[in-house]
Amino acid sequence: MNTNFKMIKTEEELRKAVDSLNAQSAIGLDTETTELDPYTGRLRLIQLAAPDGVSIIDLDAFSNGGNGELANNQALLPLKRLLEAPRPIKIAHNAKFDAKFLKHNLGADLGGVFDSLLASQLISAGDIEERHGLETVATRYLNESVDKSERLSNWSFELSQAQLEYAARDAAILLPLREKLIDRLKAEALVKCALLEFECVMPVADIELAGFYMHKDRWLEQLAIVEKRRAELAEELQGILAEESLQGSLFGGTQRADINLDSHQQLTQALERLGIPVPDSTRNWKLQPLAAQYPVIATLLEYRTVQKALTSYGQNLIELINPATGRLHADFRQIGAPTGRFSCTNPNIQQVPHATEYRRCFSGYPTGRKLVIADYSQIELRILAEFSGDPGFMAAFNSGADLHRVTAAQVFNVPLDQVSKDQRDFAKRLNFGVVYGIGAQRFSMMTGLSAPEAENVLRKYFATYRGLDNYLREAANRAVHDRQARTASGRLVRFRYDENDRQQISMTQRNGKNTPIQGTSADILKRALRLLKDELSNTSARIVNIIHDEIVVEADGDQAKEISQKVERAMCAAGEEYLKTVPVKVETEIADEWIK
DNA sequence: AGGGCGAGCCAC
DNA sequence: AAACGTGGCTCGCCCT
Repeated sequence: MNTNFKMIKTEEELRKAVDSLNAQSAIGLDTETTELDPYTGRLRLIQLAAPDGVSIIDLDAFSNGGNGELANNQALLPLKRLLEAPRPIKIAHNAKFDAKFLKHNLGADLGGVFDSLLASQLISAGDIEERHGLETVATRYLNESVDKSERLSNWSFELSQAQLEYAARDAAILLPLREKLIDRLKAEALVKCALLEFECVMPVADIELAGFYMHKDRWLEQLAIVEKRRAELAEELQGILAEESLQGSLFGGTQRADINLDSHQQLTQALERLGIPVPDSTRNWKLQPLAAQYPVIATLLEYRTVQKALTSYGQNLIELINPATGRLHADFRQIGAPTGRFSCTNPNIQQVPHATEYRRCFSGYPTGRKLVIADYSQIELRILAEFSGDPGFMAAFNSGADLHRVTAAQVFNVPLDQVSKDQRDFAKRLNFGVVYGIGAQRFSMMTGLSAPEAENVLRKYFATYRGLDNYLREAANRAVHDRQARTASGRLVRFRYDENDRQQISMTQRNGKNTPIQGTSADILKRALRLLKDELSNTSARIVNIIHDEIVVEADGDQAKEISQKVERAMCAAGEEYLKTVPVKVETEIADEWIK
């Protein structure tokens, strides 16, 4: 590894450096910034590593102060072209971070990405114990230690020699690291999946830069209503549940010792004092059956709903609105789950309650901007149909019939047009349940059927869909035997279990059924993001949220119709790359607010 | 004080 | 015979 570096501070130096870098097949890329947020922080250094040394570009030398000037500085054009080109490949650890700053500051869309973080995650194959910081990954694959002590130092002013050496080393190490990671990706047959992930980096950076507009005042109004209701419910509950203190007050009455309504311990004790038979847990679905008999339980359940709304989706979200943009810029983890699904934090805008009171706070902005809301119709069940080749499932999808209705007709042995709402509802739960490897016990609890009835329905279900039964059995067995599973893109998930532990074995069986389905759904979404990037370039559209099988795009009102067609086209095309025998269906809507 | 963990509940 | 998968967030509780 060559950590020799030269500082680039003039147009001439930059041109020469870029000329030389352009001759490389791959270069290490790292940036140093004054903050973690591109809207409030400044891009200070760009380090580009080649075998003959590291070029450190000091952007303060190319700017007269303001951020906006960088993007217009003609001297940076060769650099911008280098970054955007598919070659040389840019190797970065968590490339999304650098990509956001490069886009915001230079207007450059990072092209030809190799992300050592994502590669490392893929190789770990879903082992959530393994860490993937550059330090850890470099040690794991190169036996080199990287000192990150300068990372959080101040990059705003004159830089020390130690800072520059750190900066150079971080970029230089990426070259040998990539070699090792490529070997491992090839050995594990993960190259195709890696390309899928790498091509997704820039779309995800774009989503985070775009942010999702949340109507602050509307949100606060909603919170005020909920807070008032919470106070009423809490008072009512304390009146019933609080203990009368033994100590009388000064004026003779008794004092009320309120309980903590959010403490399961105290709650259980209080309910027992009232003679209510408390189940083994105070979970909502366990308490639900008691609500009719005991009004206090009904009140408690409403309190919980309201309390949850207030704590999880309350003031905190307002505080996450970016002062520079007025929008929520959530943090998406591209490989958030072992299956390849995204996860999302600060805030998690994948879990905003479905109720319109909340969803209506999310809209296009400014006025005139619309939301295009597009989601895959029953994508996981279509994947299951494709994998299993079950004729019944395939026929339902190919005919365009209502799958749940068809299932109900077959399982309950009634003509299609005589399926009751209850029967269709059962069938729906059944269809979704099998994707997770549901058992009779859980199904009976979910539906209220007796255990024998539930078993009977499941037996009938799998007798109807023999192909499904066979496929799922085999998937479960394979997972236990191979201790791994793969998705359609080849993504690998390893399972660890103790052969003597029945629970762990059945867990592995369920994972074996679910992982290929959930993971392939994630593959398809990621492919769609890549295709969408091309479709949406040179339009007013920006992706503002992704929720596993849904993409939310914001666009100018006069382009919304055209954009929605592009979104649908890209999503279908992505699905069809993986599903060859089952049709892919995408439902799109154009709306002012995030309401379908 | 602050971290870890489980319970509970939101999304898909 | 068969305990439905993946996350994040907040709380209480327990620990150091």
